[in-house]
Amino acid sequence: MTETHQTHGPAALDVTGVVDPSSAPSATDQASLSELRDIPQATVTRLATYLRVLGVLADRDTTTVSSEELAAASGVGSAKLRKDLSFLGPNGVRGVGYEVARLHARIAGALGLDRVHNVVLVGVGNLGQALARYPGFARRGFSLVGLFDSDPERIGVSVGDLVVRHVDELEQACLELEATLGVISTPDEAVQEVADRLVRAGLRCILSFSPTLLDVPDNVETRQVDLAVEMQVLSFNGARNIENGPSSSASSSSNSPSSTSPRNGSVIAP
Amino acid sequence: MTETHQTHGPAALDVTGVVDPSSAPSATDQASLSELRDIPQATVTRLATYLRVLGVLADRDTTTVSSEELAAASGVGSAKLRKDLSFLGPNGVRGVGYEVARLHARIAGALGLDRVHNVVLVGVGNLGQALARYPGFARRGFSLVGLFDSDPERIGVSVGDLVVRHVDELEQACLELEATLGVISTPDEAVQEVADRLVRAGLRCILSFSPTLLDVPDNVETRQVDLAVEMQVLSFNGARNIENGPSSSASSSSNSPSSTSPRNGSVIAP
DNA sequence: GCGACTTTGTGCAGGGGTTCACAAGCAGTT
DNA sequence: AACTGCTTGTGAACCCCTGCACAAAGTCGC
Repeated sequence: MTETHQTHGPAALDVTGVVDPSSAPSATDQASLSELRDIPQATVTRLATYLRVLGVLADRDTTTVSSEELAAASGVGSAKLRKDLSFLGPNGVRGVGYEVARLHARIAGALGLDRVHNVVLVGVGNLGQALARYPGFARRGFSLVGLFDSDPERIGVSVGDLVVRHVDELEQACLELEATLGVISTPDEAVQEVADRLVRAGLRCILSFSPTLLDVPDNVETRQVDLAVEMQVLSFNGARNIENGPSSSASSSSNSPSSTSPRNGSVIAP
Repeated sequence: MTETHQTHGPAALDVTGVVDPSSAPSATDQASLSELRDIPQATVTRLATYLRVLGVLADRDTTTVSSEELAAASGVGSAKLRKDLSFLGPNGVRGVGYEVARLHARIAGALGLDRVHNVVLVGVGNLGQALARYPGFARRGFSLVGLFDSDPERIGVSVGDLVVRHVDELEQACLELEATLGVISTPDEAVQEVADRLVRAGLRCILSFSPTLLDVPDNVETRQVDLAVEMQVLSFNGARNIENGPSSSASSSSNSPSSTSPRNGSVIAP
């Protein structure tokens, strides 16, 4: 159902015609710019999770969802979810729940995902190729626009629908492609140099898969994924669980086979 | 007190004679079993980072390191590092610093990494192959012992020095291979079924690269890496940094708060 | 129109984690 | 031997986050 009330939606339906046409900051955009500083870090991470779950719900034409359901599908407590959402202002209707499409748009706007981000990837080895073919990027607001490597054997090779270019073209290409986010999946030795190039090209967000620490200016945000660290923490927590004994642990399992299924039996079950 | 021998290997090649071969509860192992419940979650994650940095330092024959140096190389504050280490008991010498080899062994013991963990990987697609060839696993205490997939075209293919087996053999093979950790890099639809199999095989640690939430018993520890979430959080933090203005950004990245070292101390700079 | 039910949004208490600042302790020097 | 300089380990305040419990606000049935 696409019935549009006179809600303060985007500038799509202009009846007055007097509205400034070009920039026209919509309500969501305006709010995101003014509020994003107040959102706690832990909440931001979970908002991204809620966004994914809401996307799945939207694909199933689910129109509304309660905090209890959404929380269970996201693996968190319902109170925490409501508090997280409260940082974005009122989003739901009491007694009913949240409108899936509206909440999805609200979170996406707050996270700056209402516009697509162009991503360049440097280092097209095993991991880089896997990332380049990963379908989740395009589905979640990111568009891969450039692949780069320094190995002559890889230059010119097609991966997905892109052709690998030499890393010397990186700075120039970032400007042309209007890239806003860089992913580094090179060997450890080359990571810092690639990061320097990305910074020189004006990129302010860098995701690295190398465990080495990046040295970048303060206004550049970095994030690294270290697979070995993940496994080490996992292994330790597993040992702790066993030590603790499986007596009472409030794990985050979404299993709720209660008979209360008026509309939807399983909320998220791909 | 285990004195510092000059052996590089983890254990098992000492000539000291009478050592219980099976469990050999050294001081480190004993301590880890009694203390691991008290270590905060955030500290555990950072301990894994310290361990990696210490490994690099050891490769360079660095014998001692101060908390300031190790903290800078790890991207944290020195006070936080000292508090983290304090959960393992006294580890350093006042006025001098930490002995690299000794601290490395201490952390590895506390994290349960003094013995190698056997890992099975399910889903040998693009990402799975990249993981299978990732050299960081073996270097950091994990041994990949089995690859599995359901695609008939992939069965029998060699990846690295392993041969892909059918996922139907998973439960049996996990027991034979004495696997303790499972990695899932299958498409989203198959993740839950694979997780169920791993649980039936007795695995208690599962690392998933799918964004879907796993439903597992309480005594099974799971951890998931969602690349899109990482990028979304990164993008948001970048926008927040810009909004904040580059004047006074107390970012959560590797920015050293003290004004003494504008550059990286080059302790770790490959 | 009104009462009952459902669900959101939030104030508040409690815990966990971070940071500061300093006492405690060791090495080298006088 | 005592002093100086340096570094670890830690007590304590502070801040962020979490979870509970409940009022506010809407819908449904009559």
